Amino acid sequence: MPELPEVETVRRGLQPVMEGARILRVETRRPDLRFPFPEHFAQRLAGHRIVSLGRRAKYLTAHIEDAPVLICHLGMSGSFRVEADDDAHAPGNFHHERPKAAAHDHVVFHLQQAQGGEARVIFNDPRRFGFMLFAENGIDEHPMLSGLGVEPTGNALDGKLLAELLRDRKSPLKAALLDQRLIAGLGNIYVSEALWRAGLLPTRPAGTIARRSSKAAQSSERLATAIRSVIADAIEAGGSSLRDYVQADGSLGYFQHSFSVYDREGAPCRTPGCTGHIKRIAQSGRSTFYCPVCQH
DNA sequence: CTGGGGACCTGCTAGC
DNA sequence: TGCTAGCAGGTCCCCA
Repeated sequence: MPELPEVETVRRGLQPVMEGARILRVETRRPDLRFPFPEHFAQRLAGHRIVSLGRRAKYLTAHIEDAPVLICHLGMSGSFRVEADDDAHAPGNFHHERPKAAAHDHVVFHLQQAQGGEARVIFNDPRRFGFMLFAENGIDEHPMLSGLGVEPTGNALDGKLLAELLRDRKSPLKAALLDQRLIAGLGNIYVSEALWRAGLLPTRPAGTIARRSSKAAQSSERLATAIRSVIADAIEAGGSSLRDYVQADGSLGYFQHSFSVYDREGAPCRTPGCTGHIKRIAQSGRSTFYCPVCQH
């Protein structure tokens, strides 16, 4: 589920509830997610104020007064849900009941909000590929984050940098773009989407768009632009869906996209004038979608 | 160093 | 209807 844009959408959804709030109590409903929770996980958070929420690649970070940075990863199926005490007064809730715990609710943060009032932020993760860890010495020192590559947001990732990153690589473009040490935050969906926008075949050896020819320079420029625009558009789409979702049921992290190639096997290519149909292949055991006609 | 494959988990769907 | 195989948006680890 969550690639960079989804994680960013979750961050923006949690921000108004969590920033400035005091953590009253943390419940862990099992000893582990993908990894065991850190020693004294709940005790080290309880009583402290959340200063800010950040994001690095697909990792959420919570910066907390007098506590280590909390790192959260959503894995494949993780999501957050917000329950505010106002929910007890919502239409239809005549008995002021708290919403029931759902299956796979693994962590509950009980918060005293800056504006007054209490809220709960609940982490749900059926597959338990997600995790929560402390970065004792800051996020850049943490082994899971220290090796991450450039963010595809902002202007740092241009054609020149992308060409440097891909130069001499023999792996397919698909694999290179999934490598978090090069570009941090792309996942299986947005790699297919970006390569389609750039008109580049996922199977093409990555190094071939990084040679010192003007044609290669054009390709790396197009790909850098495609990556940045795909990510920016998805964050934008997440932002607009956020308004609806928070009101609806407090759940964050899932929203409807319209993908151009992902999960569109057999459907007509949407490149103007292109007569191709989307193909699906497996690369390193994972699905890749592309148009065999307009991607080269 | 690079690249590939398996492992970790549960839930949903297509197909018989 | 019920069962099963296959697939799912991530990452680590081991191996060549």
